[in-house]
Amino acid sequence: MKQENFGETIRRLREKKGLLLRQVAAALEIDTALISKIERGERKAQKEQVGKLAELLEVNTEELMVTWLSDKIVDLLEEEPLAHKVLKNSGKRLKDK
Amino acid sequence: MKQENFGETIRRLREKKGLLLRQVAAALEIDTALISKIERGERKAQKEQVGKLAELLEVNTEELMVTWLSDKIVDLLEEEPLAHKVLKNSGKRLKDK
DNA sequence: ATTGACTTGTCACTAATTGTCAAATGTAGT
DNA sequence: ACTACATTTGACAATTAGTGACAAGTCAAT
Repeated sequence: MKQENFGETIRRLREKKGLLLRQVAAALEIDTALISKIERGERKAQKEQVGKLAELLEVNTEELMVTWLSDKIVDLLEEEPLAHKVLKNSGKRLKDK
Repeated sequence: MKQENFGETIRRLREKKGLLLRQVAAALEIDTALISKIERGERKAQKEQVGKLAELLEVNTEELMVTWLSDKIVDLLEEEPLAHKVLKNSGKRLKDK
């Protein structure tokens, strides 16, 4: 099945909980416009905000962090024909550390 | 075997060809100090410079590009306990595009 | 002690990111 | 259509990260 990106994930979770953007924004102490942009992928959340979101949305912080980090990698590689090789190589290098 | 990072790779190739930093710097039209930092991983090369380096060092551009991109991912994930999960998730997402 | 290769620290400049605000758009309900 | 509220958009300011140059430094060989 198709994997969700970070914005889609937090939007789905927010709606499931019946929260408004304004409420999430208040909890993170940012402007409503910004969380709107984050949900639509126009801006990236900061790492600290991912933790706050996980708590607010009552999901596992690590799961959400995986999606958030994964967004960065997809950004980096989506235009790269070599993406698969890069991931393989990175995996090796991260292992033998 | 242990995987080389970008800096180690270009240093090894440069030394194999008997080139001086100053010569590589001239070819890339940058300061010698900068290429020194790139080899030691203190700075990152730009994408354009990777191409020039591959040509100068007579290696496959794509191979070098893989190492260079991989550096970025290692940077992003090396302090992350979740690295493996992130790579797996990213792989999936890059596939079903 | 001079030379040549490389390294290090600092600074200036630029580019990218993050955030806010105000205005615009969308969506129900009356 | 009018209101009220939620969300989005665009423009801009503020912050932060990246890029590169320069000058001074170390190190090894002679």
